[in-house]
Amino acid sequence: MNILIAEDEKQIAESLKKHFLEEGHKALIALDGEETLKFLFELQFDVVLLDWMMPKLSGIDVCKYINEKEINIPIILLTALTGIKNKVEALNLGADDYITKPFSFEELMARINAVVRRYRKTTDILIYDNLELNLITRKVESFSYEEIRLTEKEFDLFKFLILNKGVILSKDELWKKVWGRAYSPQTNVCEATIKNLRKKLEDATGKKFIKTIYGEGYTLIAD
Amino acid sequence: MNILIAEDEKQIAESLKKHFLEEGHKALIALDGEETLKFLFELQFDVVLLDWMMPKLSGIDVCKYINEKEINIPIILLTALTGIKNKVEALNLGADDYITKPFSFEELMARINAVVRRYRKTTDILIYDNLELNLITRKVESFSYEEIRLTEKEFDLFKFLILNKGVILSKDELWKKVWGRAYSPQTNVCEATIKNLRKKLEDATGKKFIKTIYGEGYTLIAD
DNA sequence: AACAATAATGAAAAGTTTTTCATTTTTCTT
DNA sequence: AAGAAAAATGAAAAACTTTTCATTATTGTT
Repeated sequence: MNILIAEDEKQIAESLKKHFLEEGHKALIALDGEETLKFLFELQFDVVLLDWMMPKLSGIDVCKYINEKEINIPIILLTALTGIKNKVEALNLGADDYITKPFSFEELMARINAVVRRYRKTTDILIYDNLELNLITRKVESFSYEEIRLTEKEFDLFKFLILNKGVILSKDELWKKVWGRAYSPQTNVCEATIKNLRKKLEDATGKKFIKTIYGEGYTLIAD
Repeated sequence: MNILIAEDEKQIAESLKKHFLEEGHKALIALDGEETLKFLFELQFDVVLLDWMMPKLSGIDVCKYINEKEINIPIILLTALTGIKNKVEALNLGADDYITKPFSFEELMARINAVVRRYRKTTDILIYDNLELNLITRKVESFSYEEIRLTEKEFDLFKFLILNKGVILSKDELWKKVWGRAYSPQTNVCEATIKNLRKKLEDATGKKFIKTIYGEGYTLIAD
């Protein structure tokens, strides 16, 4: 996971970063609101941790800005303040979650996971192995950020396979779902598309995901 | 808003329901986990408030079940327990938010709003005039259920126009968003695509939605 | 091991979409 | 009202996707 830490207290920021790195994530520190926006525009993150109090632009300002500009990223507000009035305000401003300082790293990590998982779920991102299918843009990225260019039919096919990973799908079913009409066995398109999809996936990942079950159909190996 | 209150303590449940009704929402009470699932299957809600401790099936069980069965509804867990271990567990189970008893109605309402807003924001249907764009299947239907067949570029263009309806968009911006590369004014594709989109939309609806602002760009009339 | 059925493949054909081009039409300025 | 700039258009060219076809490879059965 790629985490942006927007926090002006260097000590806290560095400590968080260290923890994240230890857990195998990437993390970048922004020391004020303006820097935060700059990074958000230029780079890609899975989540941003926003300190409530920051120089130049406050966390709240950044939060507003992110929502107005439709930057697509889940936000967790870090706040030293307590009391309902501010919690209410935070959620209403469009933050996805907030956490009150001091907090344990364990709780923060759980919230990050929850928020990211929910975000992916509701922003229509399907994850399979280290591939990410964006169901809206219909683009496929590997976690190393290379894009895999799938055609429409390949995308639909892959999506259906992922939604049913581990399940054997007959050509009949694939046909119905991907091509949307009754299957006529005199055609070969399904096999041909499988072939092309296989090639692209293997070229990109080096792995063989799609198994043939002789006489029955195909299945995507469950990861 | 239509709220399902899954809470076995009648007093709390009734009090919440009263508050919701006062604020102009609808609310239904489920007194145990099984009833909750039954209601979720049969009726439509915007959010479910799940008590952690409930007879028959606990809130956690219901939560798991909702996620496994891919029922599409945001969940707020109500919990009397405190301490990190349980918060962590709750979020990891796929709840969208949780709140610790006792809580103020104001905070609960704020959380409901936040959670529901997010869910709707990421919904996959765009409505414009009497047209419905499904961002997943990328099909456009008019409310009279005729499909309008748009090509990829036309769809992307229309979507972007809708997301910015009423706003004048320069060719530069359209180009960047729809074609995803730097604009070179020696091309004409943008105008050509606008033309084709206009034709399809007018054929289907009889209306002219896209206005030209001479020297500036295009705009979709705000409905 | 031989066969029949099923699946995989490369390459070509058919079908669509995207882009370009030349020309016409519209809009703004003077 | 005339001229220049901007936009619209139809049709053709280019690019890409989808499908078919003929052939080869693989699998399961006898």
